[in-house]
Amino acid sequence: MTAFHIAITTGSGTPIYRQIIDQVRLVVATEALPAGHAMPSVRSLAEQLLVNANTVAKAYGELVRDGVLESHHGLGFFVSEKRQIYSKAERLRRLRLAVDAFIHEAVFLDFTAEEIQRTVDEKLAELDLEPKIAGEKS
Amino acid sequence: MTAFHIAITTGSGTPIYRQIIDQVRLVVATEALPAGHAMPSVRSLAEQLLVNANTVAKAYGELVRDGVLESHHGLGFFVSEKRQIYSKAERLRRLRLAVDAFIHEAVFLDFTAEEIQRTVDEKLAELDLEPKIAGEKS
Amino acid sequence: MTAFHIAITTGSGTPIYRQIIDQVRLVVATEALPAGHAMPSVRSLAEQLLVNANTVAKAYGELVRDGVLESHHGLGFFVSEKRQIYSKAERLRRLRLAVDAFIHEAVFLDFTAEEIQRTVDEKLAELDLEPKIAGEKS
Amino acid sequence: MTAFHIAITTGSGTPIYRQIIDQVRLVVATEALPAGHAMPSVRSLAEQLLVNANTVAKAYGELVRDGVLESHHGLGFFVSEKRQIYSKAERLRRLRLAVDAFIHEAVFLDFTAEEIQRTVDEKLAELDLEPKIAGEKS
DNA sequence: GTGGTCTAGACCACG
DNA sequence: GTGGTCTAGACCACG
Repeated sequence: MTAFHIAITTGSGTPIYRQIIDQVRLVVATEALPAGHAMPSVRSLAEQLLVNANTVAKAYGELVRDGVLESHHGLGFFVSEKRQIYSKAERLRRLRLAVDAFIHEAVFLDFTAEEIQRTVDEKLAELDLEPKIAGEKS
Repeated sequence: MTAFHIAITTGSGTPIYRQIIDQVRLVVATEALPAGHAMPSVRSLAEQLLVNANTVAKAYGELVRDGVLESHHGLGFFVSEKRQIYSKAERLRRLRLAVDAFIHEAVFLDFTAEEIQRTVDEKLAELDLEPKIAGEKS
Repeated sequence: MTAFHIAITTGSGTPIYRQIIDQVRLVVATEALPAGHAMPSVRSLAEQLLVNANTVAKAYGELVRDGVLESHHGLGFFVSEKRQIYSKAERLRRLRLAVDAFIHEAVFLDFTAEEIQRTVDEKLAELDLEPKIAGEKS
Repeated sequence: MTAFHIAITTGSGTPIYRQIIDQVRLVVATEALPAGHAMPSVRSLAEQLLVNANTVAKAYGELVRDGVLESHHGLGFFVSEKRQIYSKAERLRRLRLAVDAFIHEAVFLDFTAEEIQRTVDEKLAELDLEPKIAGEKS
């Protein structure tokens, strides 16, 4: 309940509320928090992260709009039933925005196409998104 | 003059000058353009791409500010001798942050590992250009 | 360009930012503002409505997330290409939330089922959502 | 005792006490329950609905605060003689605001007039209850 | 000039 | 206690 390990980096260019959103999504997904699980209150998370409560509220609010959390007035925020709220076209649009931003940054950092592909493959393997089919070599 | 193969897509949402920057960076990163190599002149590249010369100048200018190119008055633009603003470690750190953000968004959008890889490959193919520069006049 | 007639009522229970959202949606739809049409800047609309700029920014931000507007940094907000970003299931979920809230209020006001239905029918006729098929009587 | 037909749906997201309130209001609004008419006792309604007596007490309490019911110590709850907090004009004004908000949201979600009407009808049918109260013991 | 983020703090509603 | 809204004002990035 108390262990909500979110680390905020200031001055990284990534807004604090985005970092909160990303890490809450990740915690909910990887820790497999069940639907209905209580989130830390806005004020308590703000205290823990040493940021303003408005910033946490903004992050939670976007997580609600994305269908990750739901808010119950007077009670707090809770993990919501997993559901995909966007249309296929919208999901593709967002995937393209994300890949554009990523490739942009990678190219800016002077990585080659091969290096970029390898990094993506490694990250995917690390997340074990597609479990290996038994019988495939290593 | 025609040998610098940059593919411009209009109406894709990405500004033309950004497309030029990305593709110059990519070709420089892949060593197809070694340090000290001359770039096509602003006017010739603009003619080739059928865009305004100011657009190319803006792209070159930003590449100069980023340390990728150097401008030599009366001679033109050249691949910078001493570019490499970030240390290897810093580049890797930022690449990992970028790939994390991208993969998390893609997974959040319910795309599979195969779909993610395909999208990356397509984006890279779209940016890619012929790796050799032939007969560039100083 | 200057004529953006949005009326804010304070103390009505409806938050200001929601009133802005609803009225911008309405103006965009009924005035048929074309994609790419410029919106009043955050600061100018805030001045006009005598509200804080943050409140307008919040409203515009949600309109962006709903696909109604898009923001171009340094330039302002613009009407975006009309598109439906939500999945069928999500659209239904939102319709049910909306009908629940509406019926709730109507029942609270002691209107009967017949009165409620009549009001809905009148409003739909007023908007002329489904244009009459030629040959139907009046 | 069993004659007060209220349909409770669990797991619909709407709290039970709210469902009770809405349905009592509806039956009062449709004149099926005239002013001065006795309500089922808290305990009997709780038994009938298979819910906790506190839940019914909470619903009745709110209806008293809203001027719909009156509590007479030792006798029970009765439909209020002089309810009608809002003037006719005020009720209509608020109904119009509510229907506007609802229709705008539904249209924004790309539903047709038929779909909107059907949803309203379904919701009303879901709330509806048998219009007569038979043999209620004081 | 434009939007974007964040803070500090007030005040409200729900319970 | 909980979340929700709003203000005033600072500071940043894009152009």
